[in-house]
Amino acid sequence: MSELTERQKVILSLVVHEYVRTANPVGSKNLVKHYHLDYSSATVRNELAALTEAQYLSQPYTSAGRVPTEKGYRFFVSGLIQMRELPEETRHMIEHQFSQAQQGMDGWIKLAASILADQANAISVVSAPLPNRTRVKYVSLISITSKQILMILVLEGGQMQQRFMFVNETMTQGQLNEIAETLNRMFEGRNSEEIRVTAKHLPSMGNVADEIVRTLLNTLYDTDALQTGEVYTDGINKVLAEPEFSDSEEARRTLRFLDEKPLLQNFLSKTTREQKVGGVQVFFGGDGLLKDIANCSLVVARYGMQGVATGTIGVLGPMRMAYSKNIPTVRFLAGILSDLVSDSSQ
Amino acid sequence: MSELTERQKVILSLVVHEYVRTANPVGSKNLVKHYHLDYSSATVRNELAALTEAQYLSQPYTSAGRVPTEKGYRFFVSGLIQMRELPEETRHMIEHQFSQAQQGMDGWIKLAASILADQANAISVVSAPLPNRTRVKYVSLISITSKQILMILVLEGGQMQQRFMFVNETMTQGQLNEIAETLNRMFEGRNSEEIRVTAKHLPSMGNVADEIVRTLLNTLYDTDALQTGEVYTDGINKVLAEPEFSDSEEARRTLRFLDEKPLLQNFLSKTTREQKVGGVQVFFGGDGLLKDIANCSLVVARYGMQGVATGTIGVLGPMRMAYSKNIPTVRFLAGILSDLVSDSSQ
DNA sequence: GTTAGCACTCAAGGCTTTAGAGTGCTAACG
DNA sequence: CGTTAGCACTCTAAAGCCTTGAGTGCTAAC
Repeated sequence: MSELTERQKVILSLVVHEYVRTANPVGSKNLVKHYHLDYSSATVRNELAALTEAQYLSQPYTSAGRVPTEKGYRFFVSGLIQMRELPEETRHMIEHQFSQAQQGMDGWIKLAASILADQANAISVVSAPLPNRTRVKYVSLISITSKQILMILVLEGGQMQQRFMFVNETMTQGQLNEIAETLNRMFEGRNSEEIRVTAKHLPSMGNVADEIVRTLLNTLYDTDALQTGEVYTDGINKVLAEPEFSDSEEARRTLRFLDEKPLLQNFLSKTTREQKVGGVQVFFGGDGLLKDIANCSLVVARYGMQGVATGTIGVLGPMRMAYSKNIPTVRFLAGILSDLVSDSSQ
Repeated sequence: MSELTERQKVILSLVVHEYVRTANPVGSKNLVKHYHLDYSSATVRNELAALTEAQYLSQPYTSAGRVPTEKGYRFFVSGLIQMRELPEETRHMIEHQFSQAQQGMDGWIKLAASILADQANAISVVSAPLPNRTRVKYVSLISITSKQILMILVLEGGQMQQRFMFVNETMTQGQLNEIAETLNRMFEGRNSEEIRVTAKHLPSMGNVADEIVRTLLNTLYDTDALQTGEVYTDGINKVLAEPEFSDSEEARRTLRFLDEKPLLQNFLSKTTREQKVGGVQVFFGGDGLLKDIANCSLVVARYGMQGVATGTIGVLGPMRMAYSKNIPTVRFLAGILSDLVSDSSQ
């Protein structure tokens, strides 16, 4: 675990930069020429050998150029990286798009996914903000037919759930309004556990009302169970252009991972540990656990209001990705989404 | 345009079947051996030559096997095809999954997309059912903070829209309830045009109420503009396994098309013309218009209640797809979705 | 510590060869 | 006349071979 010299750090940075740019193993001569280094290729060769020895770089085959290893990327991102902030005009452009977008969390999330995929030229992954514990904000009951009821549940954090119910007694909209009013008085701001307890110690308000409370609770349980909400994805076609996905088998594995929503949700829910970079975290190679994305990195941040409702936004691409651009982009978009969440939920 | 003989039809069917199975150009000897034909390969060769002459088949290169042309597939699907209905148990399994699924159109659509992608081993495309003309079923106003209002709009056909509003005056939930009640009395069952006219001839009910009506109208307009609703997609990774997508450029073009929601919506909205097969339609090669999917077919059906709310469900895959299985599958799922729509909206 | 020089390695791309599947045509057969 | 066996011909895909060139490690001199 010996320290690297300054020069070695510089060279490691250059190798990462060059490899990200060209996707080809980078050699000593090339490096000297391209970056006008003031020492010779032989010197660089010695340093490369040292970096390879220390496992920051590897060679695809004997006597080829060098490629950063996972360890190399980790070191680069955690220390050497120089962020390339988004240009002012790009920021304005993005903010403008949000200001014009159809209102509502759903639309914002899709917009964020689309913008991120575009900026990073990779797959973007955005999960909806979810109340950390699901609390009821408002219940609304709507009579669809005489024996059919639509329950709309507005939860803190702006999320909504709907359920259809079939009941045995005929109910008018007026009667439903009354029930809804009662429920709102009792349940507003409560979570599933509190509601369950309250409801147990309550005299029955009639068959239908009981049925409604039962359905409401079930809906809350469902919501609680889904720890990370809906996950939106964009930019799949972008990443197929990358050489690491020209092998369609490789591409399939990555896309399979994206379709496995539970896996993805579980993975995103871990967004807290791992190294942090100004709120943005980077997972390399599926954290060693998910071999479907062993060659990919995920740059991800949590957005929203801590303790109220949070979601995640990130970009998934080959490990050879432009971290110095993607990290600021994710950070910026997470900030925008956070503002939108707190505007609409406090 | 001379008629084909019976034998030619049989042979065309076999070529399609074999090519769908193997993805390799199929030759005369192979055909005779595999299907135990009681005439010789030379005879088959003559027939193949005739079919090629008539443009039902083509040769990738001189003296290779035959491959069905678009015309060949069209003819096969419109006349020769023998449907392979879903086995009883598969149907039950699917119905069971729907009965257990989280209620609500959203969930059903995703489930249908997932099942279809799985059954067809291709990309499934499902659009949400949309009222042919958007009519209001119910308006609900919810006070989020004292100057912020959430409007929930339930439309006929089960669709929902939500909007946040910022207003200048402080409004209590009680006041909002009153306004909502008035709006429901006036607007229930009306579409945007009718509401616009009604609202114009109305005395003002106060600043906030006017603002709410304006927002409601805008929301309706937005909804009207989106002719085909949200489109869900599943099974992208499945199709990458097909040899026609091993060229990643080809795959990218197809996926690009899927990301172009407007294109896709526009295309799905054409589901009415073209050849019909028991309610299911088949588009070959993007109908000549969309060259991004020139090598793909789309098997698609409209579901829902005619004149009330309809959506589309379909499967997109290489033109070399298992039509005899996919068509019944799409038909079956469209039926299930139709039942669900009519259950929840009549 | 740095650098020039040199022999060596090895993938990538181009070229050639080979094998085999498939064709079209002709002539014979019932 | 439709069907079939036989045969010469075509053309791809796969395998093998060669060449090229970027890149290396090592050594010896600066």
